[in-house]
Amino acid sequence: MVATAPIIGRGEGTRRCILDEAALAFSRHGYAGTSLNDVIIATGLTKGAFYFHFASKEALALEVFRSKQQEWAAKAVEAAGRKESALDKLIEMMHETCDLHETDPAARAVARLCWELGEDPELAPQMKPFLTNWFDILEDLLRTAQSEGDVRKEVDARAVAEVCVASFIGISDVSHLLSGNMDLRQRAEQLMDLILPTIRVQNNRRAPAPMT
Amino acid sequence: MVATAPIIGRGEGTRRCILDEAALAFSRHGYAGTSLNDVIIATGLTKGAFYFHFASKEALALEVFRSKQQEWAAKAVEAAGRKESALDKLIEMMHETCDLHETDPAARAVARLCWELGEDPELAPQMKPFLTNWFDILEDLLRTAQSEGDVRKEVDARAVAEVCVASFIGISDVSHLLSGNMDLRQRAEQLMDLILPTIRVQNNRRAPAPMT
DNA sequence: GTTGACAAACCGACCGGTCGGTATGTAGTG
DNA sequence: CACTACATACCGACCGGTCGGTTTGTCAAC
Repeated sequence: MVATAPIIGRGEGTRRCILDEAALAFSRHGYAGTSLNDVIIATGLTKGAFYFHFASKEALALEVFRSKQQEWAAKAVEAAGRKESALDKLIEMMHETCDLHETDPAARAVARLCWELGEDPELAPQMKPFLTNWFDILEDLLRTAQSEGDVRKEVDARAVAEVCVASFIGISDVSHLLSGNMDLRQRAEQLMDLILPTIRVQNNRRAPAPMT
Repeated sequence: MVATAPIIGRGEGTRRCILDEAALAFSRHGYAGTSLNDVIIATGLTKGAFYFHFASKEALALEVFRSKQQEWAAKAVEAAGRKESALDKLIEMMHETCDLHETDPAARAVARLCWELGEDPELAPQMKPFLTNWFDILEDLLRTAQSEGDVRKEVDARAVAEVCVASFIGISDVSHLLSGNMDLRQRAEQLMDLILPTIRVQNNRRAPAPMT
């Protein structure tokens, strides 16, 4: 353990570069709409170099999906750590996800690849966990929030978790088309303003929407 | 106006056939993922026949988008007519949309084409009305529901309308991936169970979710 | 510390095949 | 005969993927 030195090999930087450019391209044009040449030109490399690092276009997409998903989850977990109560953690994770989508244009790649690759019956089993994992995380937070007295006991934690995730995805798509993600945060707030009053315990209930 | 006879020309059937098969293909594989050959083979026609009816792949996609959207809107309006109160109309329209997605596999083509073609700055202006029209319709219904005393006056009708449309789209995507639209109705119900209590007037408020 | 052996990283021409699109031909109908 | 409604044949560009070869870094022997 003296210092085996660079754990990052020489090609690791190149690989990351390909992954980044591919994520951007996939998020912009989708899987079918992205050609390897687009990615290769963007990286300034050549086809030979690409195929040294990845076995196929599909393998590249799967790796982009996996890595971006991990990166996303890590940020969400970190964001959750900034809050104490489970309900606050949930809201903070949503805010962090909004930030991620505004900051990183490639964040959409995860969702796009999920739908597009999910059409292939052989790949679908690898895509579904992207959703179900988020379901599980939110469900856990909601159950904890119930035990902490912030969320009503009668609430079906699983159902709410699934609705929240699905709704956020829809809102993200709409925001992307209409404003280029400029109003994602606002739309997410509006969603929470509609859902939170229903699941919160009675005390500090507030008006659902500020403006007329 | 005596009887110009068959309003449907000879080629109209062929045109419809192409449109139907294209809608199916686009809904399954997206715009970039669908080749004209796929559509042509599915129709049993040839390239010459196709290019007699449509100027390009893009023109085909735009026409599929337009016609499916119209068909969808017509069914929704019809569904709304079956109910008296504005709030019931809104809910009925949502149910009708669920039916449409379960019945017609090509219904998804509208949404997919909207996102994919919307990436093109030149086509985006034609895609956005698909969303904003629905926003307008729901907003009107919500305002009417407010005047009918079913929805609280403080509610921001526009914001709720936009959240509802966006959330439904997300739910539709999730349902498609996880169950092939088998549980779309259930997910839509769960969404409404979360949103309705927040916007409804106080009296007949009910528990948001039935199960534990 | 130079050298030689080897592997990792990268190049770019090239493959068969498919893409969207076009040019031309022709059978049926008013 | 003119025109609609198709079919046939074909085009250049581009697709994902392969391949032989070159460069660059690593390390052991001397």
